[in-house]
Amino acid sequence: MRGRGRGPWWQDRLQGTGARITAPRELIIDILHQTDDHMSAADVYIRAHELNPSIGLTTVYRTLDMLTQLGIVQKFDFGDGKARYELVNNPNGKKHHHHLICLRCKTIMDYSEFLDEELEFVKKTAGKLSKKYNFDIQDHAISFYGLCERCR
Amino acid sequence: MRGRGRGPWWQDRLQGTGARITAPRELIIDILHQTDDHMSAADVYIRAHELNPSIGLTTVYRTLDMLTQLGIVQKFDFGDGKARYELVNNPNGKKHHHHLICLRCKTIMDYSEFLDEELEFVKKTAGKLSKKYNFDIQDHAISFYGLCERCR
DNA sequence: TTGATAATGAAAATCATTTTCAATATAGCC
DNA sequence: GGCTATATTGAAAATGATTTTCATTATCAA
Repeated sequence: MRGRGRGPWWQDRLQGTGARITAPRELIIDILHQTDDHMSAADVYIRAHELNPSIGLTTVYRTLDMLTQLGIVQKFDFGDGKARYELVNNPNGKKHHHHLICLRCKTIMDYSEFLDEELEFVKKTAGKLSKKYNFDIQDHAISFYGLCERCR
Repeated sequence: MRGRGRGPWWQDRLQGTGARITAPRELIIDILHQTDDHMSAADVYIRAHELNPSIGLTTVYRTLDMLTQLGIVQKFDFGDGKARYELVNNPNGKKHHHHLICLRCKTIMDYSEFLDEELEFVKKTAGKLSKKYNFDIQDHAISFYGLCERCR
């Protein structure tokens, strides 16, 4: 462990902002840690509620929001009307990846292969865009849409 | 003009599916044609209503949906809770482009430069993904997130 | 012109997300 | 370990986008 070394890696991040370590927050981060899914707030709530029925949906939304602000979680919109959340790249988290989205069954798959080509392309393009539009580029997302194995 | 040559390019596309050409549909397509904005359904409704107050919001949603199904319009989700619509690449429409999204003011900018590098990268990556995941890739989206000129 | 039926608009219903607010829990301090 | 200021919580209500329902209207092939 790093930082103040008092608890899991993310606790230092929270405390650094004056935020408190609470049971709901621990639970929600745990849940995100234990899945590879692209969970909606409702998904997280259902799982959280199984483990601790006193947790409210409001808290789930608030926590996911806070974690997103802190950069611990990334929020995605795949076009089905609900936001999805994933732990961001970090010592214990998932690595950089993008998505394959099935237009028919709406399944979302991660892929993290071929990132070398991507890096090259992104670096080149981001640099040019940044210069041309005076835009401070901090992140990017690449999604491929089509039909998955079962739907094609 | 092409096809049955009776009216604007898109009318053939509609009629091909048995759909009827109606005043609201003409108006909504016109509105999308006349803007470079990334309009939400409400935006389209407001403009449509100015031009023809008898049009209802429901019809706007239904029409945008239908046009999306037909591939005449593309629907985007930039994460601010409302979907946005754009005419797709076509003889009279905009050309292939991607987006720069400001994390602070939520402004969305199009860019269509540097597509040669993109094409190369996308073709290579889509090919590999398609093979590896047995996924029939039909489209892709690339977005860069950061701070725009005014917000940085 | 007409008739079958696709399309429309208003209102109600749904669904995700946010706000409000009184009750509760945390962390720094003694 | 107890105490207190205040961050956090959960329930319920509010909001905002989108969808559904249904009776009325408009399109277009015959």
